[in-house]
Amino acid sequence: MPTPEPQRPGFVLPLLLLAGFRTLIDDLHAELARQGHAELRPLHGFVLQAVGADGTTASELGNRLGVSKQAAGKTVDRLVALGYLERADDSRDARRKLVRLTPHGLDGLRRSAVIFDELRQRWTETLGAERVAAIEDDLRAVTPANWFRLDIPGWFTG
Amino acid sequence: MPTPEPQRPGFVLPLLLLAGFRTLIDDLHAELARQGHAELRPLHGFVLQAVGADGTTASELGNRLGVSKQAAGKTVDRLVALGYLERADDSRDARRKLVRLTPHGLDGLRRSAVIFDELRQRWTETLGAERVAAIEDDLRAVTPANWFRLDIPGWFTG
DNA sequence: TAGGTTAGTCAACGTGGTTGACCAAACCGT
DNA sequence: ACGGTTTGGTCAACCACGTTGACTAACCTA
Repeated sequence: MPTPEPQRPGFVLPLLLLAGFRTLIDDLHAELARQGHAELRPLHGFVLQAVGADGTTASELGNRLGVSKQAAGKTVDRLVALGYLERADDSRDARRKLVRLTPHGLDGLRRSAVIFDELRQRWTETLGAERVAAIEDDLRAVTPANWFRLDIPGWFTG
Repeated sequence: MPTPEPQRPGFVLPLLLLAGFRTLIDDLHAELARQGHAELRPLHGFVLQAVGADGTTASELGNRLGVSKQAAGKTVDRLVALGYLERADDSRDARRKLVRLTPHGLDGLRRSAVIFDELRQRWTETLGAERVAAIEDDLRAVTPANWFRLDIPGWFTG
């Protein structure tokens, strides 16, 4: 029978998950900065993803990101100022203001996707494809299923 | 030969790492709240860890956390107000002010460690000890070695 | 048409971070 | 022993991101 593994302290697991996440995000934004998107902050990538190619409204964006509509509105303001998003009136509902990606925003979103693929590829070169897939599958198994509705910002600040 | 796995989009990996981390941290603080530490925010746990049983100074704390000494000082202020930390004069260097855990702070730190161990145990019940250890080992392999000097807050806000 | 719901905005505030400026204490080379 | 530099702490102003509460305008429906 195999010698029992010594007990590992529980806090290294969250630290390593955070370290892995941060490494990917930091590498992503370092490369994005090189490709002409230096002003994009980590949060902004998630926002662009949540807006999507079809656009949304500020309230719906708040829902997707799990924050208030006011917070979503302010974030949209900043990304509009940076040239990543634009607002347009909805001809069928004068209350709504559509939030859409500008060409610059779409460019940032597309580059993010490419870079993320490259970074995952780099992980498979050190770990092998099976190990990376195993990490993903295992994490899916221990993570609430509803998590993937992009429930992201604001959690750390509280 | 095995059928080649279809390419997985790169962005699910960071999302799952974040989901795993957040799940652990959220569960930790839900349990901490039940055990009388409802005011502890996610950030505070790292700060208590960084202060440690021996105490430090605000500047050194800033180094450990990777933030400015001013930011560290403000966070210490808040945790002093909450009763988790206390300041004391250094008899050998009148400039320094030692930051120490109060009994309440030490209690929170000890409970965090216990709860983290329980949470890791819960993961091994669904995944098996080998898979959890494999996640840790794999993440160590793709994460900068210097990461473990607790380089944590402020990265998301940027 | 009146009454309720929904989208957006404004204001005030809290938290966590940044830089720059400053003082007092400590250290160090002459 | 003294004078210049380094170090620790604090203050002030500011920024990013979040919250709640209050309010208006537009839409929907009984």
